[in-house]
Amino acid sequence: MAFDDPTPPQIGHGVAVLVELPKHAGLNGVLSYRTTQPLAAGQLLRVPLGRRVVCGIAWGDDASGGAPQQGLGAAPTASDMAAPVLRDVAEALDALPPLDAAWRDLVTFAAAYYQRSTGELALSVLPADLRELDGPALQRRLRRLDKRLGRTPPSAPKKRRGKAVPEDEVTPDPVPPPDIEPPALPDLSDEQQAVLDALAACGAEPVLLHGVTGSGKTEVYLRRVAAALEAGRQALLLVPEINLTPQLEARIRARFPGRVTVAMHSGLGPAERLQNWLAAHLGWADIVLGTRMAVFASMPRLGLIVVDEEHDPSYKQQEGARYSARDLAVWRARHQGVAVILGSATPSLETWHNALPVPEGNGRYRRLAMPTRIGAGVLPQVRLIDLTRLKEQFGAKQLRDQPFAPPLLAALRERLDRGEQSLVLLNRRGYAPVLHCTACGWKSDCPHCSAWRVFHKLDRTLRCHHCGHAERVPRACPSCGDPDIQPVGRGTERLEEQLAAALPGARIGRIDADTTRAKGSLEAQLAQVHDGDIDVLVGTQMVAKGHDFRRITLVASLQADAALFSSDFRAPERLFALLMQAGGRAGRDAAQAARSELWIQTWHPQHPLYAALTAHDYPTFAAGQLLERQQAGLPPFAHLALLRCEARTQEAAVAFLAELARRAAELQTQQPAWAAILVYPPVPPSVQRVANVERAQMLVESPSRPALQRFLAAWLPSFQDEARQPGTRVLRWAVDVDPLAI
DNA sequence: AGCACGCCGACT
DNA sequence: GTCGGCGTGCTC
Repeated sequence: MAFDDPTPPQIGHGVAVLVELPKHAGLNGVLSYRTTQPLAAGQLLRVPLGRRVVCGIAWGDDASGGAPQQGLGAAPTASDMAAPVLRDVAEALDALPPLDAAWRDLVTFAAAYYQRSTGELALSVLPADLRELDGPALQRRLRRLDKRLGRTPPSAPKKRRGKAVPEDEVTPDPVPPPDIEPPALPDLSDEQQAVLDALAACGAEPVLLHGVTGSGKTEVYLRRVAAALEAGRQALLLVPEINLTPQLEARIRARFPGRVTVAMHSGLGPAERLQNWLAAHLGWADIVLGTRMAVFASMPRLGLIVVDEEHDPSYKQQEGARYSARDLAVWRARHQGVAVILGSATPSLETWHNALPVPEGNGRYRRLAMPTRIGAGVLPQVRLIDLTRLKEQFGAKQLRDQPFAPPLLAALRERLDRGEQSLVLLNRRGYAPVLHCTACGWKSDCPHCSAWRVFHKLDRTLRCHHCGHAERVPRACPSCGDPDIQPVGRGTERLEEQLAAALPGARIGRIDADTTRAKGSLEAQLAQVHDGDIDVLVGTQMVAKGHDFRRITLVASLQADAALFSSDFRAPERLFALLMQAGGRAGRDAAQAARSELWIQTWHPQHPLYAALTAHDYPTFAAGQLLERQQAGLPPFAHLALLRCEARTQEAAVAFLAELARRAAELQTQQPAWAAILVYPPVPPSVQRVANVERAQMLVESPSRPALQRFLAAWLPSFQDEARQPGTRVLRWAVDVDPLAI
């Protein structure tokens, strides 16, 4: 510290400790404590904080030489001179090895990149139970884990509790190779073999594995996992959704008997979550399979990261620290010098751009392609139905009452007659998105949000999908009393009803967020489909992901067009991925592949997206999109950050962001390197009010990622307490770096 | 973020 | 007379 005030000499020495404090506490979550024994960086601790004792992480020696660290920019005051004495570390959880340097670097980077405090981020990615345990409780959990994994015979004394070792010399013992008969391996296609040869040769360079649905990407992953395990390393596999982990987990366990595989996702209970985390951290787990949170798993022997379906938006955390697990996976792999495979049939444009060679792309990743479906399966034939012609032919009313083109209906009937299954996609749940009074024009708006309440016919409710507000459907218009209130538009419930009317005798099923609310009900309903109890399945996009429906030979998408003209610049990319993925559901049985079809009803059949889809030509689609992005100054050619603000009034939210913008302009005049950064005026988001909270947002765009990073780091911290000043009626504000949607 | 302290309304 | 609303303020 700059003042040479005589701090009273202290026994022991200071240690910097990470605690769970948010950034607006002004301390980046680092506090100083006193300790009598040296503590390795990464060591888990219990430390007193206010009236509580909380979990902390030793973060190196105290840089300030024992004096408490002050908040950023805090002026020296009399209380500085008083130099409060540091409090003692309550306990070191030394039954656990410290979190290693690679892990600490990862959370340090992630916190800085996504503009959160290091303490908040580091602690929030540890299992909740771990943050609450003291030494004895931890010992009990460790014994339970020992028993579960059969690591030690019950009678044998443990010999793992070493004295604190200098942490970077900690090298956990690889698990002895399993002495269990390995299962027979499936034969590899030439394509798979070629990709595996290339992967074996390309070391730690990030790889995009661009493989169509059914080309056998998973087998490639498993071979690389096997290679990592044989080298004594751990493998980390990321998947987008919890739904997809049980299938893959079973396949991995069968493939690697004797190896330890653990799952990490939000569906696990707190106890199991801790056990699995401990198993990974101690190096006992060989394979970690999880959703985005698993990118932060502590893995001392990490040797491979796989990000399956890397384009999937679920990899972006949408609250708190808004990190991209895919991007962090690439950073982590690069930082640790391990291989990372990003797999997708429809890569994100960012990844695709990184994988294209210069000059089309930037050549940062190696691109490996698997364009062929295994077992001679061909991709489904794409059929476009021109709704404009249909309307001319049949009239608007007919179209509304029975929303299937006659040829599509005939195709559905044909499947029915042959005992095959069909999947109809509609990305809107409920019966109708809005109710409308024909007499006075009233619509079913939500009293708390700027959105319509959706009509759910089955439980006779009007429900707001934003705030959850639900009411019984009124018999008459609440505004004028007229009994003639009509559903407008169509959701999955209505589609189910219309299909039942159009296909008498067909067994119609529906899967969406409403039918799968109960735990395990998705699995049960999928099983029904697999067992052939359903002829036509209606669903939202949740059914398009990852599930194999071997007997489905027709997939239809009824209302895809919205994405073509959406203000969300990623909408076309998502639509293309969804339709490719949905089409991939069909015809995975070679015998049926020949007659499997993907039907799309559209008002714009000439749109280039559909042309590329018809040709199953992702590269052409991507090239077109990249050109548009470049012309519009959008990612991956520009880098974005989105500032969001919530307040009681729209004026307050906008005023707060405007003040931020004013300070940004000041900063930009001081620093020429930031002149190219654009700070757009604050605007309301598409849904401006949710649960009576007004929201505003402001876009920041920069041609250079490092410049954006430095700019945000200089700009935002000066605002940490702006929102708390009296008169600023701001509830919350936050920045979203690399937002998915603007 | 927690979790305090701190001043003003309807209950045992 | 207390329980409890959430408005400021601090945490080494």
